[in-house]
Amino acid sequence: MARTGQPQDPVSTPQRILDAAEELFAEHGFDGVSIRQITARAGVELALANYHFGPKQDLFVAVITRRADALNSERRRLLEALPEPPTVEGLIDAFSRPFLEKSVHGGPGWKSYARLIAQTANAARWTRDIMTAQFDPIAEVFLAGMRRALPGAQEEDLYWGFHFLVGAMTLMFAETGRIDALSGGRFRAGDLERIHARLVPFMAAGYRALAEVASGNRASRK
Amino acid sequence: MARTGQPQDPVSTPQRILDAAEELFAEHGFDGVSIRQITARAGVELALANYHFGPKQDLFVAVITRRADALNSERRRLLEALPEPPTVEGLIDAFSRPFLEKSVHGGPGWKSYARLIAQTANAARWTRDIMTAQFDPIAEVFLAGMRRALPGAQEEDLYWGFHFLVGAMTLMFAETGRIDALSGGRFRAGDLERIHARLVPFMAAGYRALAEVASGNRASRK
DNA sequence: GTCTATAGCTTGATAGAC
DNA sequence: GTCTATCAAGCTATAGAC
Repeated sequence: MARTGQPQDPVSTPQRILDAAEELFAEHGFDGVSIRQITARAGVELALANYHFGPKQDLFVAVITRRADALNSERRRLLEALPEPPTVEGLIDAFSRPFLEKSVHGGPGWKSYARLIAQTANAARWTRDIMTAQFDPIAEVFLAGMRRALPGAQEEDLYWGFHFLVGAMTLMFAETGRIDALSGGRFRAGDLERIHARLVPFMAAGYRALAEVASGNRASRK
Repeated sequence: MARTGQPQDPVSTPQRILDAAEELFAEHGFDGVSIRQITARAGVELALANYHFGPKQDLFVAVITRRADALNSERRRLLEALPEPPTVEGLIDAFSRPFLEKSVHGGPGWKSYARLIAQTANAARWTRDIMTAQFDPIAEVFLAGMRRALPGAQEEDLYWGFHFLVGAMTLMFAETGRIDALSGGRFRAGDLERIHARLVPFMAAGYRALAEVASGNRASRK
């Protein structure tokens, strides 16, 4: 498209603002960043943030929702491609792999997005409500699949198992570096493929343990 | 002690400030709360926060560290009371039960504290470094126990399993209410005992699955 | 140890020229 | 769509009287 090596409008102003906001919100949280800092990093004037996105809260919502669609449509595609009935491992992989792929190969914006999601999901604020609106529909698809994969499990087990999975995934993709420090640098948060290779069998075994206790309660006490 | 029903200095000013700061930091994050709001909720004058705790950051550190000692000494007590070698379930229970007990029976301050920990652990900020300083020593004790409980496991499995456990615990004790909404109110984040009764077997099975794969790799490929 | 008063700065948002 | 200029409000931190 571009005729010369000189880029003409490489990225639009709204996109520059979104990218800067994503990075800074991820690092400092909603209240830890000013619109001045965002527009300065984006290389645009202060007034343009409000012109394109309205108040600061609306800009935050725009940052969250921008990547949620791409993530969830990929999740839905993988979940619907599973055999019937699906396996526990297949469900967990289909639910977690899109974030893995985006984080590893999607560019630095996806790393910021993962950190932002981790902060927001664990907060007790209006920001968390945006998250549930974005991610609860795909959670229903996951839970419906798990209901068929583990027909002996109690409903309650399916939900709390999902909660454990989400908590682990959230912390994992946030790449906080806690294990780096704890292990003296032997294991690194950036090795997402290595962690994911353990996440799937770990969570699958956990889910199965809950389902087996439920089934076992009907057959034997011990 | 008090001679009449009228309480004299029911709680000291520093404690009132800590309680108010804990509740507001948990709800809005470090940058989402002003010292004015904190002192107003505590019912003391603005200047007293700085007098007793210094700058805002030092007040935040004081809030985090106040309950960490009680929590970790109880964890250490339970971990050291385990049989030798410990069981996987025993380790996970000893590590998670103190937070459960405090959150259920310790008063509302512990609920705020859990939400604050969840926010802080998932952040990528200076606040997170305070957390690791407070909680990494007890994590070493947990990991050393798991090393004896699962002698066949790889070192890397022990660390990432711990990471999954911490992520799930963090989200669980934060009581964000996500499952309440997702389940249409059938299951509630406040039922911490019910969730904990599932956390222990779930995480134990996950840990064992990682260890069995590691042992199996030496004996057979499949 | 508590209170009043305030200095010095940053904030989100917008009005109005271009 | 972009830029300059600015407003009213809120912020942390502290000085100094009591």
